[in-house]
Amino acid sequence: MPPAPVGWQSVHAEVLRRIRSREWLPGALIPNETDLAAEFGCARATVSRALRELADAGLLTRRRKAGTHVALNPVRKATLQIPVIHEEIEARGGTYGYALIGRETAQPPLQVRSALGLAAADPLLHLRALHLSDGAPYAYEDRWVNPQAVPALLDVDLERVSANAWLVRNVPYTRGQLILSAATADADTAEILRCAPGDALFLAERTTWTGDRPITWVRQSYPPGHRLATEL
Amino acid sequence: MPPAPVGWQSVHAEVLRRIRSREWLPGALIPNETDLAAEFGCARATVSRALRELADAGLLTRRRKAGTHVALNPVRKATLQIPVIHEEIEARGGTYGYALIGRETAQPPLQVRSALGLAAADPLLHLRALHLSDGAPYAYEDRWVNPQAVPALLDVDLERVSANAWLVRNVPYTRGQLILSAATADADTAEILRCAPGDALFLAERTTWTGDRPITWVRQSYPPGHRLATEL
DNA sequence: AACGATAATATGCATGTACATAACGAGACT
DNA sequence: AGTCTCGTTATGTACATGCATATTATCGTT
Repeated sequence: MPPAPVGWQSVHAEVLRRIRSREWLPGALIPNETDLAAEFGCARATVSRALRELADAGLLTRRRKAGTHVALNPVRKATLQIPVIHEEIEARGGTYGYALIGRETAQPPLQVRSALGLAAADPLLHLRALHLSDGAPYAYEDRWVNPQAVPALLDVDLERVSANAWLVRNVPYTRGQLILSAATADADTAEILRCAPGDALFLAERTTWTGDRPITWVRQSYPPGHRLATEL
Repeated sequence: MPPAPVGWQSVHAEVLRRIRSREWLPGALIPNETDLAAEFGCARATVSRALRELADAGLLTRRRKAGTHVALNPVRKATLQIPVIHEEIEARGGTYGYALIGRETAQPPLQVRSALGLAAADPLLHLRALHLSDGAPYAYEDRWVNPQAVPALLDVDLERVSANAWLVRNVPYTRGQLILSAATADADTAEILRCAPGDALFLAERTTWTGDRPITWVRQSYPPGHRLATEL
């Protein structure tokens, strides 16, 4: 019987085990790729692949010539899934609904202007909408769109298609920022979300650009009880 | 002059450009690795590396034999940095402070028991602490530790070292969960964080295991104004 | 002692070849 | 028609080799 095949995944697993078991302490220099390849009986490229994955995950730090070290602070990186709300709701087994609350062209507040990096007070398209799950409010969306970057959006029937869904499908972005925070519900928002004024809302604010052209700023407010979960 | 070298990064960039420019539409099948390698004048492995990165980022979906498709919904993945609070504060230029508020052994509430997957009502070590930035409350930490998994923690002087820092350095975990949410401050928490009762707090709840042994459950509450930001 | 050129070294990347594996699809058989 | 098998095909992985590049260590000169 030939020896069990050594894949990069098995090297990955073994190195991970040594880190977790503290066989290799945080900060320690681990053997170089050539030596590990010899130890595991595989090619250097295989070891390299495994170590690269671990470095990407933040458990190792690698520098040319300096070698590979176990990360001092197991940099905890969590990858959040940021789904389109439509899919988020259906993934939970709910029926998605959508209602446009307001649509106007107006001057954005300072917060939006600065987030988008717009100096002049150009008017933007202001959209307010409600996402529903099984008829119940799921998230309130307050959005400002730069019509110069997305002129086609002006012709879309936003009563039927959410700006969210349309933008995701039709406007690629090259850069984006996400800010998560919490805030209390004001009277308007509380009424829309059918919660009490003063309730704690979970906020997700996204800003997106293509190149250096700002596309949209959006704040989604989730009623009390909403949770954003991820594995570490 | 020799032709410009074709690295996986340049292939990555060009494929990304074709996706963003909608030259390759969402859902479309893109040429196979061999053809792309011929087009770009590089080895198949180089194309493969580039496409793998894009698939990891969620922009492509790849299946053996079926080929590589542009993702229908550009799955937006955000990688959050979950720093140790100590470093988070110092990264902002603040001076870190820490105060232990309470330490006891007690039966955990149902929420903690179920999060940790503990059936029996074994007593856990209950720690409450405050993280400070320049003397001001930064985050309130409510933690339950399974002493069976971490007996050594009982001998640590938790007045001086935060359980957070000690655990990160001394107890590796194999699995963890992070839940972000919002809640209003109750009277106790408000007093500790020096905010008003009813203010919206940003909550981060973490649960960690080694193997199937639960280690700790912790909820960190951040006062109003706290933001968790990430690039997309 | 301070500084600068140079050699040594570990990772990073590209290539060609080979084989493994998953999945689609055509054709055979019931 | 249904379904089962098997060949085809595209991705996934492994390996040996070679060169590139960043960084450190060393040795020399001033």
